[in-house]
Amino acid sequence: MPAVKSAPPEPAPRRHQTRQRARILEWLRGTDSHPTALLTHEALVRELPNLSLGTVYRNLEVLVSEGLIDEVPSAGGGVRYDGNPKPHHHFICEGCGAIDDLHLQAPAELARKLRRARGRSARRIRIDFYGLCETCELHASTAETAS
Amino acid sequence: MPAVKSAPPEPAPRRHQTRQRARILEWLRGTDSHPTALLTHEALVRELPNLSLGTVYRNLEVLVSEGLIDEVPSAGGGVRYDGNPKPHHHFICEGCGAIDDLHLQAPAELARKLRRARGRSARRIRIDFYGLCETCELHASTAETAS
DNA sequence: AATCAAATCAGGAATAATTCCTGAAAGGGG
DNA sequence: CCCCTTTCAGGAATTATTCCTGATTTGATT
Repeated sequence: MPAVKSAPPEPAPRRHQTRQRARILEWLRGTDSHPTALLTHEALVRELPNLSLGTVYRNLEVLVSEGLIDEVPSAGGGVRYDGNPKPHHHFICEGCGAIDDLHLQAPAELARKLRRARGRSARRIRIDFYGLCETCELHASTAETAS
Repeated sequence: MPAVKSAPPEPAPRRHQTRQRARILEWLRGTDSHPTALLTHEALVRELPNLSLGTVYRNLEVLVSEGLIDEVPSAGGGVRYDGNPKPHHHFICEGCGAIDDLHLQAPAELARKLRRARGRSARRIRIDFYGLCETCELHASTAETAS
């Protein structure tokens, strides 16, 4: 039997690995949209026919608390989820609401400015760029000339 | 875009000035919290006893579309409102959820980075700093030493 | 493999947040 | 003042999210 296993260095709360949770995480990682809980459920209910919406909500919450996914507050108030927990930023189209990942780094200048203004340091900086995506910009200009 | 400004494209849709809308705007400007629609209603229903929640929602929406106030997507999904429509940024406490205004300017570098990464320009940049406010930082450290 | 306790599940009811609808009342121009 | 439009209150309807319950699954242990 196992020899001396003095101290399990894992204070991580023992969680069961379940099919539902695993698939939710996997699917989130495989999409680059930023779905709501409802969209996540709709996408998975086909292969897990009795996946319940409550289960989706509960597991998204668990995954967020484990730092495996990210919660992104979105315009209009709904919560969306992001399968990529590494810090990154977003371009949000004001026309169609699409959210695009932007893998750029926040300038160190920002942290300095915060410290100067408030004497606080930030554990995380989130930058949202608002504008029109290519498609919506085209629509807007054609609508303009049409009026 | 035509150079001749033949017709005023947006004659600023004539809006009635109503007591309810005026008070909602005035109250929002006078507070530095970032209240939800519900909180706004609760604060004003005392002096306007038959102000309805629906009216608050409708007027907040109107004020946002007029650019007089700002909609702030907040963690947890609720929409909050900000009486200061001038671009500014926020420090959000991860402990208590408080939202503090930060009147600092986004570095021009950010717009350049966006253009380089996506070829898009942003009509607006929103920066959220996440961390612990002074109070919550104290609580956290005392809790830590107590364990 | 059989057993057991804890975690998780599905499903639905309950709650919260927001929008929509209706008829009544108030603003504003003439 | 009169007419037309906008806004109003109130409540019903819709949507988003959380909570509850008893059944099922998981991982560990025999």
